[in-house]
Amino acid sequence: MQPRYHPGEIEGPVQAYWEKNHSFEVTEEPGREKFYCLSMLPYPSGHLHMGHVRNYTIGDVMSRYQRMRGRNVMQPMGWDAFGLPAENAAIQRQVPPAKWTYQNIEHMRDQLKRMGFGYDWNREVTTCRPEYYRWEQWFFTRLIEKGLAYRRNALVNWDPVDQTVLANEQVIDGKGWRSGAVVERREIPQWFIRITAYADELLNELDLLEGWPDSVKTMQRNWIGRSEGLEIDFELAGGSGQPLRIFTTRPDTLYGATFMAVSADHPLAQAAAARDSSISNFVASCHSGGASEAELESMEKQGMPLGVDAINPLSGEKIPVWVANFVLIGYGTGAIMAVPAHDERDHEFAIRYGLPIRQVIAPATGESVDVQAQAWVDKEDTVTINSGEFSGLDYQAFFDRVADFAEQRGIGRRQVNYRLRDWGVSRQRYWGCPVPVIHCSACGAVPVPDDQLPVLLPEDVTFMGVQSPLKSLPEWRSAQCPKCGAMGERETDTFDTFVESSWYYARYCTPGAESMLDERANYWLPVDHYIGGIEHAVLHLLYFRFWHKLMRDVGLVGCSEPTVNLLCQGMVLAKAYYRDTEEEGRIWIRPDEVEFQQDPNGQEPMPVWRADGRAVEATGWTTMSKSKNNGADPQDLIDRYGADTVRLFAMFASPPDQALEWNDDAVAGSQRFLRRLWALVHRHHPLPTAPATDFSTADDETKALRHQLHTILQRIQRDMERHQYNTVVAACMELVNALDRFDVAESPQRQAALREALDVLVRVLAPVTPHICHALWEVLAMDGELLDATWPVVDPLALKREQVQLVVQINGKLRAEIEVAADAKDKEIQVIALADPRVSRHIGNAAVRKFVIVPGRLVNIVV
RNA sequence: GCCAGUGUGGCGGAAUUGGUAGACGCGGCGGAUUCAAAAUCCGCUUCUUUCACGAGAGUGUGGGUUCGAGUCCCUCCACUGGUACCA
Repeated sequence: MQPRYHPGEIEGPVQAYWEKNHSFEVTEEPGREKFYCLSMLPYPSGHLHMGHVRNYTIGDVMSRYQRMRGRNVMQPMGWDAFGLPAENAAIQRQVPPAKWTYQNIEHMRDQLKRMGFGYDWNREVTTCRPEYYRWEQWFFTRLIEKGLAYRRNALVNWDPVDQTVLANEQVIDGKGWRSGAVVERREIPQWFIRITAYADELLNELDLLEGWPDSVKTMQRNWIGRSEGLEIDFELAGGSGQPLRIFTTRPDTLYGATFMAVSADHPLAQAAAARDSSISNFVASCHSGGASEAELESMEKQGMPLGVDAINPLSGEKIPVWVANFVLIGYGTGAIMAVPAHDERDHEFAIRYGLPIRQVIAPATGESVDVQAQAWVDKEDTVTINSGEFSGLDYQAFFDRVADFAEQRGIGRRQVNYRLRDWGVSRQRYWGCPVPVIHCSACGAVPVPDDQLPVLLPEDVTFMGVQSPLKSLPEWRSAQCPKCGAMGERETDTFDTFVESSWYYARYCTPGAESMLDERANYWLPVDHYIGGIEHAVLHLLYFRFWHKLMRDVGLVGCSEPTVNLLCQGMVLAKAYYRDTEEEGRIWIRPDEVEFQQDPNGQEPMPVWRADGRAVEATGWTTMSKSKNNGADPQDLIDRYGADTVRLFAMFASPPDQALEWNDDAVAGSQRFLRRLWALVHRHHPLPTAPATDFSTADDETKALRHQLHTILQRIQRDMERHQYNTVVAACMELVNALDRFDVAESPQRQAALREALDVLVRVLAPVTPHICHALWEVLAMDGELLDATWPVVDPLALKREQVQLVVQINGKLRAEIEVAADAKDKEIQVIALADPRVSRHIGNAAVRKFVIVPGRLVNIVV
């Protein structure tokens, strides 16, 4: 054995050993308990980043641990290979998206192997390969047949200069990122999948997901946003035209409606715009800017009266109809009733335009509230006022009376609404899975028949500009209508990449299947543990649950939910530095090119660019990204320290579910620990393997060491189960510290205890740092394969103590420590505590009022 | 704007889930080893006060519950993620 730790000489051979022995290739073993450990598949951006390293180390630690616990562990990996960055790379570097993507995959696969992750590569999925996406196309045509996929108009960001649809990310301050032109909100035809048909199931089954974090379940509940309300018609004054239909969750505020507001795209607004140029200017202005919710919700609320009145169906009062920029045609009915007294947004609008604010709800307690100053939005313990014959009711009573009233008269009905909208899956982009549809002038949108699938995406294309190349391939676009045989047009939209990532986990179970899935899926599914970033809490994880239910309803899978347990890791953050320049706009400077100058006035240290010594701006902690030039490259660290050090540090730096603020300096400390571990084993490895030693006659120091070993093991066991790997590593460090100080002398019992401790240490560290542990396992001449070694068990005898330390508090303040027999009675503890001089000094003459004893922990004396 | 989360020494974090705040590591300081350096090893390291023993304060802010609060409740502040076309 080498006296020093050389990761570079260990890790390659250990990885070669795993490869040669097919160590991570698994198959179904019906009699054996399986464990399917899934990490979110990466987008192949070109290089592994710290977020990947963290995510995949967590998964690998979990997988290796479960294997040591005897389970048949499957851990697959693949590539979320379609998406926008490949198109950007194509435009910038004149390289086809396919070529760029496949190169990136090759490089990143090598990086993953270099990290020593135990993946079964026979199951690899690459979503841009036809053998994968053809089944997605097949499945989509089933959804069309079932009426679960359909086409309608929807809002997009339109760049009027580049003549293209922009992603929300590409809209910066309401302008296109390339052209700089003011973006327009435009409606175009798009494909949708009817997720709202599953809204109740998606909502209710959250309650069954005990292995999911509460935060994620809450976010999904709020996202689905089920609300019970009332749809009701407001007639227009003058009796002309359709009544205005609105949806409200607060019918109890109906008497407080002082105006109506409609979307700029509402027929009423369109009609008014046609006869009034100032209204048409306003309507036009409502179409500028991005379509994202954050943008729509945070913009200044503006509106104009349309010169039309509506009639309140309860009070008969005439109230004006306005057009407002915050009402959207795609949500609900595109019209609202506004109750400024009891809705914050309406209140803000009423104040701005001097519209009346009328209180119709009051606290049931009789307290008064000032609705002129601020909207009062409470729904519980309220009573209606100023509401004619409906006054004096609480929320539910009012709701029921008004709903009955409206239903009897046929002017409205009870209605359940969801915030959740149907899933728009169309993208006007090239690098995605083609939507398998042919448009025929006679038959409409016709699904491509199974025997003509897959609709192949041409991979050898050149990007002329920002437009999808599919639009400029006439021979690809023209196709025969499967129904009538006439010439039609292929759909040029491709799928949202969330479609691919909604079912990849199932395909991992059935490599090579000549159908979408086969019966093997039901051995592995559901996933036992899914690990990925918290940023996917709603969208991906909701589509993932939804698609699983769609597959269940086609009979492809047996269970209802795709994963039993979910671990959402926090983001990996770094500081970023930039400078705004005249010529190039904002330039981002790599953190390692920034140094800090002490300000002579004793202010905060100032960041400066080493290249020119001039000041730069610093952001706070932010996600690592290519665009901000602040990603710590794991490759540098792997080259310098080896995979085990990087894995160890990634686990040690913070608990998996918390954000990790990256700091390169601390990595060296993890390497130091592995060097100490190596040196420790080197010092002791000639020790004989001691078979079952009786420690009952051991000396005190040996007993103390074993007590420490087994309490540490107990903590490690607990923390492994709750996935708190940072404290697992800390506990291992504590153990190494203790073993370093322990003198084995010539005592066989001491040697046996140390041997026992080394054995435990190598086993518990194996999931985190598998390479060094593989090597140490051989050095210690242990039996069998470390990968399948059993997880160590706590010896309850070693945990037994005769004496325990208790802390003594007086009025909650720590004053002394006492030692008592482990089984001491409360009375005895009282006597010992009061006898302590530090205790009596603090009590003085005061009378003891109360004695609180927490067994094995503390005594609190209240005086 | 809305939803969710986080806030503890110079830094990353720990705290048996209401019971000794600061485990473990980084950095720093002091020492050993060395011709010297690297590496390694030992000690100290929340703040204030004290020669010392000790005493006091302290977990973003302000309040509350409790014998006892980093942990539970309310208020406010700051930061992070998501916000439906980034993935």
